[in-house]
Amino acid sequence: MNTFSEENYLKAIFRLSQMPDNKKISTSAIAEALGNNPASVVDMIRKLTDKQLIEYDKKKGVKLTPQGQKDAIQIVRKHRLWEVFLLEKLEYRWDEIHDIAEELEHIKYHDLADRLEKFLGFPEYDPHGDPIPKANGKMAKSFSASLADGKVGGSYRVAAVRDTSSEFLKYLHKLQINIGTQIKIIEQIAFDHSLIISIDNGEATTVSSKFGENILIS
Amino acid sequence: MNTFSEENYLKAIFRLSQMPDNKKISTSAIAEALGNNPASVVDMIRKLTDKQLIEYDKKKGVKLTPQGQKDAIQIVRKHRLWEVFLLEKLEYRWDEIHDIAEELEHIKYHDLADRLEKFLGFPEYDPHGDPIPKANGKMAKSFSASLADGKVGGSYRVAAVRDTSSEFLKYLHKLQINIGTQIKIIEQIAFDHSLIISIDNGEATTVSSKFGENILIS
DNA sequence: TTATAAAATTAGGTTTGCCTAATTTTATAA
DNA sequence: TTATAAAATTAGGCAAACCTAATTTTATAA
Repeated sequence: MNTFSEENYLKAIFRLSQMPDNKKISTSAIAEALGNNPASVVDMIRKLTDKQLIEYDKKKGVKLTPQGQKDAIQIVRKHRLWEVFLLEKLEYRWDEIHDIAEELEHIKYHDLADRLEKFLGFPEYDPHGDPIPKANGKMAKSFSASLADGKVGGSYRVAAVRDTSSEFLKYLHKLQINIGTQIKIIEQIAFDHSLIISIDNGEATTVSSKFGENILIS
Repeated sequence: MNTFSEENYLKAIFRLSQMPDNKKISTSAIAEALGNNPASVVDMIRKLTDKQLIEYDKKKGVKLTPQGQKDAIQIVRKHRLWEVFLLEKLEYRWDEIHDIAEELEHIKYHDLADRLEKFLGFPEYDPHGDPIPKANGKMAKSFSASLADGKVGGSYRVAAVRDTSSEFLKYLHKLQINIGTQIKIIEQIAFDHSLIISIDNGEATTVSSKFGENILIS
């Protein structure tokens, strides 16, 4: 059984491994993701290596072993299921659920995820558009194309968000963007790749390139 | 904000303070309740005293301060609400819910207990018959009379259980005793205070005095 | 190639929450 | 009252998971 902290590391490593850019997962990348000091990450890399949950190679960085991957996916599964619960049953807002789920995901009990999944009606995606892993670890592919990859003139459906911070979600709320919202790219500014978009055929709005990179489309 | 461990101490002290026997809450009683070493309890008594959550007097033992009481009740509230959730929504068995709720009770987020309470339809009692504290900290009185206090020939309704261990609950399950079950005391054995009872007018069964002390009646 | 910057690691330290063993205090019974 | 048992406390230690500061390794750019 893994500790709370080990689980957070596994989850962070898993998240980084799912990134489309496929960069090497370095000590500093993990430190950054968790808001910890790189020296602490070195400690934990040693620990998780001893537990055979990850493999570490100075050149290639960190990689989850099959068991590490399995453990990580179970945490992600619980996280996403709890998010559905919090939004649908307890009626929390989009921007509130992530932090609560960060705590709930660590609750360990035989069957808990399975029963929760059943109670929620076997949802496929969480409220941020991320696929929910099944009990056997299988999950639908994550959306990977971002609005920043879209073409000028193209119209896209918001399928998921990459950033789940409450700052970003509050901003989306302000712009009235949700999963399923249709966004048309009117223009891209050459200077800084800002996007001029129309939300659900509304009037033109300008958003940054960083914004565009965090909206995933289908 | 209190740590996981501090919360467990507060809860244990609260539970001991609710005991009908009104014994002094000693270092060793707390150690026993938590399965910790008395030396560890001494450490924590110091810490909680510094935080002004308890008062400690060698002679009188430990007592919760108003703030400590408030904090403890909020944990108990969450524990009992989650137990209702686990039983009613996730369909866990009576004897399984306590352990899961021990973890869930520590989840902290603004409003969480209130939303859960609303979602569950404002239950008054948890599945073990213990009253669920309201948001303001008020709660119905716990049942305190036990079957062991009953009279021979008397018939009583099971209102709550004192012991919530899975061993006890599994035993109750085997005897088909639930909240609401009617129990008649047929005879009390003078030697060791064992009870001969009839469950829902079924055939006579013998139970120990310890058993009788853990069934609360109304 | 070499200077510099960035990343990784080591060394040593802190806090939390436990522990054991030894000692002191308090209660109980002969 | 005094011996003994029980309870409480102190002293010292340990593991987990962090940290800072210093150092070493690796990458990057002039």
